[in-house]
Amino acid sequence: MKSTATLKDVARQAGCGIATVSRVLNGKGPVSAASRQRVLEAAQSLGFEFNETARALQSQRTRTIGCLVPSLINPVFADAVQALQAEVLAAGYHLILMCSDYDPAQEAEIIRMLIQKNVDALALTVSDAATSAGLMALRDRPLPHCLMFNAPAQGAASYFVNNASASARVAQAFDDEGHHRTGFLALRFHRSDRSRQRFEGYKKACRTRGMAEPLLLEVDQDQPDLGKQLSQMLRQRAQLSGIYASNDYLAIALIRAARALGWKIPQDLSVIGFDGIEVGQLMVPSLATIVTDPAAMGRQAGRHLLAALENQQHLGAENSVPPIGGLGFEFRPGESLGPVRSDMRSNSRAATPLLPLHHSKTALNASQEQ
Amino acid sequence: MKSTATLKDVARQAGCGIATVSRVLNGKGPVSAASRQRVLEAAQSLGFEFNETARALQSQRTRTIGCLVPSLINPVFADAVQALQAEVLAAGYHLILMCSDYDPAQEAEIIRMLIQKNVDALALTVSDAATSAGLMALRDRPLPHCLMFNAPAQGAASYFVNNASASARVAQAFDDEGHHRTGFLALRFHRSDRSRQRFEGYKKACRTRGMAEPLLLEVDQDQPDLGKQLSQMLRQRAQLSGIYASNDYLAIALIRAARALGWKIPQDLSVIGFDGIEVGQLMVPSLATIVTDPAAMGRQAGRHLLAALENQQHLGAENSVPPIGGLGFEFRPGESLGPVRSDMRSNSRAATPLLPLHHSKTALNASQEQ
DNA sequence: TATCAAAGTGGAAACGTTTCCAGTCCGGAT
DNA sequence: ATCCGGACTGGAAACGTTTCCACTTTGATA
Repeated sequence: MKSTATLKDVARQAGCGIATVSRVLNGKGPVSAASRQRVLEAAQSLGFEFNETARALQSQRTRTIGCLVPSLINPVFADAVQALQAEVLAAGYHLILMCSDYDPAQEAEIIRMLIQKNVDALALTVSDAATSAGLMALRDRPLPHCLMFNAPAQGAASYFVNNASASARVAQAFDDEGHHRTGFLALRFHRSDRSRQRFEGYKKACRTRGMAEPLLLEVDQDQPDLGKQLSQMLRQRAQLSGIYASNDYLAIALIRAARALGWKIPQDLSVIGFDGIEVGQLMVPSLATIVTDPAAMGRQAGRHLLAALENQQHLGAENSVPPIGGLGFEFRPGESLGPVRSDMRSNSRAATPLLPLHHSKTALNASQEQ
Repeated sequence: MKSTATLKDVARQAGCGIATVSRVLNGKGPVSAASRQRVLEAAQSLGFEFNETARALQSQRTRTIGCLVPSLINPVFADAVQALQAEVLAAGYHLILMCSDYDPAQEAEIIRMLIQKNVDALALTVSDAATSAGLMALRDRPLPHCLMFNAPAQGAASYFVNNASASARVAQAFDDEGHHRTGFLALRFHRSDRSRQRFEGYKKACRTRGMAEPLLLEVDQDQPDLGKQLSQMLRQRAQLSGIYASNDYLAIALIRAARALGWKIPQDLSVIGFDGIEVGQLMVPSLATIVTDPAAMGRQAGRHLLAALENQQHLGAENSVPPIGGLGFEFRPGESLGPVRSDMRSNSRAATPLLPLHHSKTALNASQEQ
């Protein structure tokens, strides 16, 4: 395990003290040219490499950043993690990666472990930022951290997309095509504050626009019979002309289920997704969706943490990067969204007691907000 | 940064030596009930937590495993990493994650960094296992490591799918439907030994079956104009009745490009992918593909490393988990593969000077091999 | 020639653990 | 009463660095 030479070994071989060796190899402090030469040769011949563990113990900095996401199976998180990793690596930091499986209990435990491991900073996506116990434990600690995907909470900065604004944009898109009776399809509704925020934002936007209250459609997280669940759900909810899915995978599964019932997309049902994953553009029909930039979230979270570490190093505990109000997003039109069928339009109006009296068509384009 | 109490602090508060505190908190060594009580109370009141860095320096074990994959954007690697992480976490190990971006130079540098960080073991996917410099550096070191996705090489065990067998199965599938003039579509051909092995295996199987030599179709890795590249390529290669794509994403993009030209799938072109990603089943037409189990690779790599660590601990350097010959895979039929059109059949025969004299239809079902 | 600053050097303390070892205390057996 | 072995204890030495500090050397200045 420890076949590597130590400073002491190099010092012995070079015929000097370990302090000198350290100075040479770190390039700091005064050393004579002769010493430098001998040390470098000795280090070379012994194949010396620093022991980062010892360095970390001495310097109190592990050059390691903890990263917690719910899962890597959702490409949104994978993209963010990859960008984060690349960003911090450039500054010499490594990433310790953990997945919580959307479980708040594991979340807290994992954060504890990462602290114990002496990470220099943390980038997190938690189930529910407002109530996260792990995040709370972090609040009083002088440990730089920030959130990804979650809306900012508990004093932590965050790199996220404003789910309410994005959902308002979805409502507009449906409204523009005449869809007023719509549903919101969610997979892990109670384990993801993002999903809940999307629904809340969507509900509010529908209300503002005078659309019917959207129906919340929850499915279990079992993969195998997802198609069956969706088919059954669709049969029961045939009066909906549009469905907003809480992510693109769900949207794609929904489209397939609808087609399996013989429905035509978008004639019989319009679908809008969320995330903007690549395959959405490749499939037929292409998927209308909200395009976000998860890599940007990871990258910016990385920059934030590096800046905080830098400041902590040189200045006081001053935090130079201000928390921001949400990253940009874009509505990407697609073949899965079309105009409402005339018979459904009248149907829905008739069946909508919730319709407010005036249709305030405020044309707010959410993507322009930031 | 170091607001946490140390053993010394606890010892002072409990009125005993640090050795006793260590014994209590580690649950090993003889301690009186009275001491234990006092120590536990002191630790509790001070909110003591172990400093894992110091522990690592002392014990020469970081309880950390290095993980290197080309990218997380390909869900295949994301799945494997997630499974690996879950597996090793259960044994108290953490994962340091790095991405090489398919770059052999970065690969070697990253492996060096991970070694320097004193990881206890390594799980790697390299560009080319046979020639990887990083892997070579590992060979003489007593550092447990194994490969994922790569075929075993340089004495390292590997968890992978036999690309040649899988490709033979693809050849069979095409052959069964009468496709004899086919192509192999690759994105990062020279940076991925998997891709090359798939092509070689496919070429060989085609030869064995008396099909025409498959055409190698390479596209650049630029995302934006991938569609254009594919369209152009398809127009030039209209004589091909089937294309085997080196991964599912490429297959999906290819299908879209073909449709954009007005081609019908599978009537005008049959497509088979590789990996078996989820969306392949959800889209229309569903994608015929080789289904692999990347999570299993990650999981088994994790078990392998844990076993090696266990053995290294208790016994000698004996390695209890034998390298295996490849994980199982499965051919999943899909709507993207159909019978060859009769005119293309004759066309292709006529245009195929490479056809060997006898058609040896050895019906080897690759998926049954393991 | 005497004095001094600067440059170079290495010993030693620290970082927070684990663990060896040499002690102290006890009760029970001689 | 004496001895002995076991249970318990805490001092101290590692682990491999960084860094402070006090000590040489040197060359230049007065």
